[in-house]
Amino acid sequence: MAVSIKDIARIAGVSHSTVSRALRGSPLIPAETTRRIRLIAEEHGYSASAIGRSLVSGRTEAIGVVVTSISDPFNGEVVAGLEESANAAGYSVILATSQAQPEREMAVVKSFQARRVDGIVVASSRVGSNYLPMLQKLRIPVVLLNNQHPDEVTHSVSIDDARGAYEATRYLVQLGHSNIGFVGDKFGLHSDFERRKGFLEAMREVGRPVPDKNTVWGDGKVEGGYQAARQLLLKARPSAIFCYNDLSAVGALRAAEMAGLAVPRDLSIVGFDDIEIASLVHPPLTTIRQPRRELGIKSMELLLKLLRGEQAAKAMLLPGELVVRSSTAPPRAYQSISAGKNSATKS
Amino acid sequence: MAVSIKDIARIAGVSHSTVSRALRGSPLIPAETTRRIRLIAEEHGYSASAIGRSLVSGRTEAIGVVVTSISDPFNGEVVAGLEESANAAGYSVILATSQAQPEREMAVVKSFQARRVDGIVVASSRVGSNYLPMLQKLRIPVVLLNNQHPDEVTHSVSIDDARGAYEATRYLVQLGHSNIGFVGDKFGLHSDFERRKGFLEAMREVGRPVPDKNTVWGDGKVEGGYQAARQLLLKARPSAIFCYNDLSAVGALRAAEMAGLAVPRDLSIVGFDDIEIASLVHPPLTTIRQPRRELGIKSMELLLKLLRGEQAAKAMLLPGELVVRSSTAPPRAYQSISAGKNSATKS
DNA sequence: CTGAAAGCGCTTACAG
DNA sequence: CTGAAAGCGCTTACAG
Repeated sequence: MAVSIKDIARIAGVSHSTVSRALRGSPLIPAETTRRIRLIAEEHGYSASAIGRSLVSGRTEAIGVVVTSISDPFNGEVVAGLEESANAAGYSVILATSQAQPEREMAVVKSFQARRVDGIVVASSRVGSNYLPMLQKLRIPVVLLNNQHPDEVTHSVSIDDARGAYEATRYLVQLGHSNIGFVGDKFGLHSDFERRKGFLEAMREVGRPVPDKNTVWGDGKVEGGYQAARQLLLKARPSAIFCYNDLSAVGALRAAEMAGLAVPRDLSIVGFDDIEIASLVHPPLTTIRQPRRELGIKSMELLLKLLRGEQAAKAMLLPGELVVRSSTAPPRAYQSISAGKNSATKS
Repeated sequence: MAVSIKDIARIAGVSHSTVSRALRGSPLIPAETTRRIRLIAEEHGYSASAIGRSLVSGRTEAIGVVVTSISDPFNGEVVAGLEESANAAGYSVILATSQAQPEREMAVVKSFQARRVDGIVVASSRVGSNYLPMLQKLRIPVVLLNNQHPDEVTHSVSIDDARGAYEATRYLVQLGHSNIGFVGDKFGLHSDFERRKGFLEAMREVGRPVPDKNTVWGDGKVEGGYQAARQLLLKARPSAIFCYNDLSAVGALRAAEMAGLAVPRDLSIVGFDDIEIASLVHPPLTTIRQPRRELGIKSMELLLKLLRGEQAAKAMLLPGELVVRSSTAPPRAYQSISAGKNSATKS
């Protein structure tokens, strides 16, 4: 075992109480004694055990963080924000993965509980407030980040999905589009619902209720987006598609290519998230940027507030930002409409 | 504070020793008593404190993991592999960030030490074995992943940089290239050195020693790669460029575009890593794939072996894999050489 | 100023 | 089978 406070006490010829005080800088101990003890501790590579300290303080200075997957670059940025502000406040981050499985999420939270973390952040929770009663018994504050099972009980920080989708749709409408398709995410739960809501609302506002055949669901990944967009192109022939996320949008891009449609000339495509690849695909995607790092930072700050016993907002919604790139343009529809008129004239 | 073993003991009307035994499934306790105690514990939401247990066991079942940055997608995959195998073995991962700063890396390792983690993995270490003496005193096993300060003391798992670079270069040579440029990474330390070594070796083997003007350094990112490649194109006019990593290669791609060179017709470009964007840029990059997740898995497996007190290889080198996409082709050099001859004839 | 004592939540050898 | 005791590494109120 590592060198303990007792070892230092023996070497310094004092009691371990005195060592503890000296190391913590207690004003009770004269400067000279403190100096001497610290020197000895240093020499012997002493490092105070957080375990021992935790046992008496009742705090671990550790925060448990659950994400669905770490290899997902979206989460990488979120975790970076979480780690950054936890670290700045002197907390360590214990990171675990839920694989988007509610049971694993529960298991992970239980292990955090056993480790007596001071607080927990769950990103993209699939469980939501179901385990709250359990945690409330232990008084472990929890913050849900982009929660997929919203409620009014837990503290949460989320992207404003509905507003982002609304703005993306408004932008398409302003470009002149009216027949717009929606590629959702069948696993997207709450965020799928909210983004669709924002989309539908924007369309309703301009008197363009969306027919059923204009909404279709992928899986939030490229392949599912491709399949969904393909269907959409066959059935609804939209001049623009608003996609649940960038990965779906990349799939839609491929579907357009396969169908011989040029983006944005023949078809406009908008994504959501602004992950790295959004700006790297061809053409670069117009999308709604999620402030990923900020989501992490704000969540951790909220949690730290709770740990300090301060009052904090129950739910915090961060706005996304429309990033216009090259996958969107006015529709050719005008031309085909006028072409239509011409032919109407002719007939 | 949370409900403790004593609380359960009081409620069950037994000593806390008996509760501990029942909970741990000691054969000393009769089945009925065990059942009853467990039921009570369950009812009261009891969760054994890992802190208390650690204090007596001397183990925390926690592994400290240091990466330079979590938002870097390369590390995301590595951490995913680390977390996956740690978790499978019942260990938690404490994650921290070095920001590629040696001092921060040291600080992080010290905090891990204070937390008494059972082992440590440091990815892309900037410190290397310098803190080993300190850790050896504490007997905390350390595994360095893609270490940037190699030595023979520590256990390590790394990509075989030299071999990957060698193979990438051989591939270009086989395509017919002979004037090949190298875009290095001035911060790349060991891996820059090794990749350049593999590159030079492959060139030497085919009797094409590389003139100084053919090697130039970026910063491992897009911007630096762009600047470096621009210089290279001006001074050495190579028909192919082997880049330190994919980000540099993306920069080189831009430099080619700015110079009016078509890739791969006028210029072949090869990257290293195979991060996501490698396949998404235009044209998709030929590159050497690093088995990122596997680097994480192997590192953690090595560490777990050490924790079990088993013998393990000091240094493990994982091979990369050449992934041929569309940024490479035979050189036009043949043609320009003949063009050169023509003009020579003219003059 | 300093030490002995108690206690945080556990585990386990020891005694019965 | 079961409990009292000791101890893991700390902190801190208490007594001197």
